[in-house]
Amino acid sequence: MGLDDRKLAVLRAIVEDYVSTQEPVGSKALVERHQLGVSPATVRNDMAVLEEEGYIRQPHTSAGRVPTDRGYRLFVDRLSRVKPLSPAERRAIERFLVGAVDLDDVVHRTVRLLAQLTRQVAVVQYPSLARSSVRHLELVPISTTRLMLVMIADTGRVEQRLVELPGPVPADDVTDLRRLVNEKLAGARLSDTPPLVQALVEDAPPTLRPAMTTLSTVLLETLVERHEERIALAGTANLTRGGLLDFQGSLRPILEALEEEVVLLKLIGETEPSTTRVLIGDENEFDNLRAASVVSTGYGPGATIVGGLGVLGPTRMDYPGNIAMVRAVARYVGELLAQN
Amino acid sequence: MGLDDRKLAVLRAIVEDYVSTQEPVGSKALVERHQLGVSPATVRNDMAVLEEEGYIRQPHTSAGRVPTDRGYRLFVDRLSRVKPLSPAERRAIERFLVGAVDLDDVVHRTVRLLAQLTRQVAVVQYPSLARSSVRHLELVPISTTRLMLVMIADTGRVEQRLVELPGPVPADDVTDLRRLVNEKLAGARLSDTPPLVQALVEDAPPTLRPAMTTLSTVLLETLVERHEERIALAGTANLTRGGLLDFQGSLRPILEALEEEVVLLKLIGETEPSTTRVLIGDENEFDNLRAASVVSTGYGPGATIVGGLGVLGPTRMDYPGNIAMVRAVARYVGELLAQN
DNA sequence: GACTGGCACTCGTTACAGTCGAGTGCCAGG
DNA sequence: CCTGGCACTCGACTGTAACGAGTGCCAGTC
Repeated sequence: MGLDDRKLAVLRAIVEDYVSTQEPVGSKALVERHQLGVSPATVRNDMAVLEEEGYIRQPHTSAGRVPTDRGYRLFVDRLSRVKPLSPAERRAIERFLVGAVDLDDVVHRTVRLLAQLTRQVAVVQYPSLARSSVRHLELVPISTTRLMLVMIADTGRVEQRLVELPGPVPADDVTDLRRLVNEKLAGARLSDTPPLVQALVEDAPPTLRPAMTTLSTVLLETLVERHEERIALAGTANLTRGGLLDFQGSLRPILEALEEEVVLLKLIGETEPSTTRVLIGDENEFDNLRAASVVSTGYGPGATIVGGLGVLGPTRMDYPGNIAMVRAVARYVGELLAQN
Repeated sequence: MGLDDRKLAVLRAIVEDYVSTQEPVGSKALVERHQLGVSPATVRNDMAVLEEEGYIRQPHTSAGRVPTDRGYRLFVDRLSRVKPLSPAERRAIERFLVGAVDLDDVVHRTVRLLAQLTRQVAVVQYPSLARSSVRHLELVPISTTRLMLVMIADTGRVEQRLVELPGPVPADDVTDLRRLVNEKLAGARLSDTPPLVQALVEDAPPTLRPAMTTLSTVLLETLVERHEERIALAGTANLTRGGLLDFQGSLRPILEALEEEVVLLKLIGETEPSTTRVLIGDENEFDNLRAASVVSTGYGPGATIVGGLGVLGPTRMDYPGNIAMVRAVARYVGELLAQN
């Protein structure tokens, strides 16, 4: 039951028209707007087949056709041509990202840029701690029994934790602690630290032993085990474009999902392959996001990937355009990170 | 043209009923649900006066009355009774806030708590840098010509900036720089630093002069001048409650406004008086938020105020309840901060 | 003088019937 | 295998009518 070339062309035309007009597309309008070289009747026959195969469907009997999730999937996999960015878009990306003063700034600019370019909701994951290395650990005394532990990662992330020491620790000991942890951990990938931290406790001189033990607990528990991921979001107002047609009338489930970091991480953070990932409609695992699609990819300095970014919008979205933009932005951000 | 007690009681009843039912309230329903002791006809006369005075209005001729922004204002100022929190709510607040590991955690928990309690959009400003003091400044060498400047404030905020030095600086000099800036700045309020930083440059030994100059520029420009404010947001999904009746059908302007940090800061960050502030409808300066109200207050350890927090929702909101919750949460957060 | 019951009036909402037309499926013929 | 023609479906739109919640006003009562 193969689909010949013309049927595929019809499907592509339906997707493109529906995405741009937001209205079910009929056979007549189709032959008018595209050079298919056949009559509406023929197109109707093709449509009937496409519908039988589950690529398109009719909202009601007397309406045109609309792509199904499966139809979009086929379109994305086999029918979409890469859409090169316009010079204006390239310029926008460069202009937007120069002059960022720190990691927060980079992430915020990136997420806003992405939202503006794609006119969708944009999501950017901060460089993952698990994929970062320790650049420096700083211990700042707050009181005699309290330290602030500050970790600076090579990706630019800075994390801090309050450490409640079991007893008073003099300033000199803090200096020693600082030296010891840095000697052992500086340069290590965060995911490799557990054994190192273990050794740190065992090798510590007796006087520093208790302090080092609590310190290592904080290190492991808060920074490694529940590896802290952070997320930035922008462009939620774009969800209201297209009236209430997308998302079957209520933004509620979408907005709820967007508030859950765990959900967003699952959507854009799973960056196993370095390629761009497209999740269409109910291909994602969250009921709240059945009516949404996600385009995401990993980014990082050079070839390594330290985090993910992407956009979320209605299944009726401009996939080729969004894929191109997500990729381009990821590449620029990677270059930016490589400079530091 | 005074309003006698009964007319005020009628206004109060209208506000309360409209807030809970979300439907225009008529004279008959009013006397049924409240012990006003008079007939519907009398209430109608009172309503006519209230309408003339601009406190209520009729959506259409054959509908009940709805409070105007002016009506809500009068209600909030003179008619609402304080609504004590339920034990369950108190418990929720305590349970939610214990176990926060750092400032980020405190802020995130707070904003989610507030959103959940009030069922509105919640906004929490991070402790303002301008109102913080420097606890410690750390300089971490990234390369010979690059430093990472990390500032730890007494409010728990940690800010970092990359510093591009004019030339290579040996490790010993970095140690000296670190000592000098900390001697001069530790303990100082951030708003008082400019003259101190100036002195720092002037007093620096010749060899450290160039490095200290760039360092001071970064300090002043990025931390003091454009005093970095941060904001956390939660509960946007609550905007969809009440169908599309609130916000005249489109969430777009609201969502757009919520993405602008500047807007949010104006709304909740202006904490001149330590009292709770209520902005109703177009009392705020943003066109996008004409249909919204904001309840906000300042928070901080002890009597000092270091930031603001609040909720945003439709003008038709439970003012007494929200005011009580915003106050209670602000108090708890203040206590939490005081412990550090 | 303030309140009340009664009554006519307004006007949005709902229900229903009828028309229109975009779009389809099917079929016979090229 | 494609095409033109045709009957059919069904949502969108329109107009009409009945309904009822709510009001304003007025005459009467305490």
